[in-house]
Amino acid sequence: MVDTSPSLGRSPSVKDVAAAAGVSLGTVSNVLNRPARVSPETRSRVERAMADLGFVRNESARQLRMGTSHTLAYVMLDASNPFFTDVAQGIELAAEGADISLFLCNSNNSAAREESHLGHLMQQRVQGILLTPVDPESATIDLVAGRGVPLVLVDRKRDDERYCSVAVDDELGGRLAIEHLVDRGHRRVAYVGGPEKLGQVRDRLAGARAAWADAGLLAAHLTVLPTQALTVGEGRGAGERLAGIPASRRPTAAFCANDLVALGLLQQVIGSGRSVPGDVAIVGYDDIYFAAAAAVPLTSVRQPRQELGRTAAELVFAETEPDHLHRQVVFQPELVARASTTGPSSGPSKGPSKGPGKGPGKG
Amino acid sequence: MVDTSPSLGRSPSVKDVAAAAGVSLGTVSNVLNRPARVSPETRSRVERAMADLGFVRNESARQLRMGTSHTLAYVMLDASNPFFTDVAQGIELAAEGADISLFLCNSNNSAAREESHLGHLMQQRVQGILLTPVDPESATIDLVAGRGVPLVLVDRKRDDERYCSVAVDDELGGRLAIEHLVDRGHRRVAYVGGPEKLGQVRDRLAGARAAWADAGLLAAHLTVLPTQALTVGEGRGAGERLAGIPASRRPTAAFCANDLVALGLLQQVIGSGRSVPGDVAIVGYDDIYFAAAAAVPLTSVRQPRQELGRTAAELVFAETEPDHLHRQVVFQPELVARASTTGPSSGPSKGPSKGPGKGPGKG
DNA sequence: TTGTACGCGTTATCAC
DNA sequence: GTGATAACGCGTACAA
Repeated sequence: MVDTSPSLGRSPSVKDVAAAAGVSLGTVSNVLNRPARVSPETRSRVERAMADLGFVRNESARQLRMGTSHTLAYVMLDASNPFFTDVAQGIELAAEGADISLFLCNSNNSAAREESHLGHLMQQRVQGILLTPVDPESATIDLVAGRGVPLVLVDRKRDDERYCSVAVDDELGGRLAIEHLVDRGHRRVAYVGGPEKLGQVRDRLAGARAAWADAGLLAAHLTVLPTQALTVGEGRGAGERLAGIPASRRPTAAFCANDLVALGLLQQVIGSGRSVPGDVAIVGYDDIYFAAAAAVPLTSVRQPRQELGRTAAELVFAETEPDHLHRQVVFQPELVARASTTGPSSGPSKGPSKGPGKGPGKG
Repeated sequence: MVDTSPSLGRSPSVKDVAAAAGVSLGTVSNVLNRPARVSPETRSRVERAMADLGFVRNESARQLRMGTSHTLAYVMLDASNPFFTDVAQGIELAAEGADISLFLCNSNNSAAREESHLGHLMQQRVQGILLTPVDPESATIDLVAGRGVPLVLVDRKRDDERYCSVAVDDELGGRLAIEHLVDRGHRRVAYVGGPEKLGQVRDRLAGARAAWADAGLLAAHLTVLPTQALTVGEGRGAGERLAGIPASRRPTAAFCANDLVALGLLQQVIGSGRSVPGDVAIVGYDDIYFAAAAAVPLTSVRQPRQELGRTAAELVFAETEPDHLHRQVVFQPELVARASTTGPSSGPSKGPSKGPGKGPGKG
């Protein structure tokens, strides 16, 4: 019905084109791959035939012959987290122009799904795989790389140097968040995040603790509110637990391990009639788009998402070069201050204000 | 370095496996495709060889021989809009188990990128394509379908019946939103959205107008605040324009063409010290996850996102059957009432309240 | 149960 | 400038 081409029952091949144009198979191939070698008349006749028949190159045959594929894949941890879609954008930008198309696969936090995707991609002989793994230490990763598929870890790193990776310095991110809160006069802060098995959660906390110690503050005044996952719902729950702490020792600020948690916390605080940052100042992490767009714009530790993706793509291309040394690229995060810490009536309004006399200096 | 297998310079083929196992090529093929036909000892010997060599099936060769591919693709309009990632989830769930893997392509609202992706996918001879097009009337769509590739339009429809599609009744959605607001006593409402060339924007407005008329209200009291796009930023801008309208004829509620716009509007209203729903009640559209998680949880018109995806996948599978009739599936949306319309001090507090005596009835 | 010859669509290499 | 032919890796039919 929508068929504009003469139906052969199958899609037309170079052979069909050759027959229709009255030339040989090799000529058609030349028109496709080395147009300059073909006389203008012949070429246009061939091109005409291709258009008439609705010829489309068969990538499988091409790849089988050439041994190289024109696709790159990014196996992402969670397609519904804006952070990862921004990373994907960055990859796409780098792949564009190289006549390579990017396929996104969503493992959705499932190791099984990740493995299934990786298996399919290996069978496809994709040119390279970018991966934000469910578990950076998983043996599956070794398996894939062991087969010689160019592989780059994105937003994760492993201790060994057998892989290229791009990541962001999470410990520094934790420091930045805490330094900012200390600067704003907060002397009791909660770190909200979990589970601890996530490297990010651990590293950000480590940075936070280091900065806290550097500021000469009591370790016990940096509370940890653990969560089961980095989701909005968990953030809300943490807000309730925070509210349950006696006012005398309740943190005046919260540093959340990511923006989803921060948004949940924000919602709970505002929904229960308290104010941000008046009652609780909030710092998030990732600086996803919705952070700036929240009802109280969120202060957040920004990661260079697009650049992360772009660099990962470059690394994966470099992997194909003969004697390639794996590189671990680490980016620096940056604090973006917004109303959730700097808004009206910011700074701790009650509680044991240890005196603004200390000033914004640190350690 | 990570190479666990004896390196051949290329990835091992069935031929290599056969040699290593001391059997013939056909036997290896049988182990792969008809294991029952091979004696247990031989089979395990072959399997052993495959493991040792790190054999991975070459999907290109397989596809070339068989003519069928094991991949499905969803070309999505905007990967950073949670609505579409949820649709993708639905597709993935349907594809799972069918031993088919789903590749996501992001056209990012660019017709050129969409075309490029479609081109690559056709060359790959994917089993089917699910598409939320930049422009449903684009000729590219005809071209793809004309080549015989199973194609299903997702969240869009065309007037002709040459395609399968899944969509949601946008006119009904518009009605639901307005009926809800009229029920809550609003007699001046703004419709916020644009550009008008988007079918969704038009249809939702049409439904809104119909419901407004059915309620016996003055057409002039349903204002349209046009936007350039359905983004958070545009929503904020609309909020400013709304605030600029003299109080006597300012709408007491806004119906936004999607949740991103609604979130932007919400942010502007709250940020300027007014309250939701006290000063402005807000209804969004899509019911994305962040809608429920907003500082003032958003009333929204929910679309069955996952089901949309699931059904689209089923339709694309059905396309391969011999004499297939194209189906246009239309889902019903549903209003989810939350605090942005039902919260404390909801309902119009000022303005020409035409009397609550009219009650919540309509037309 | 196992081994062999052939074809799939494309590209590269050679002869014309 | 153009035509013929071998190869890529795998699946299948058929022969042993």
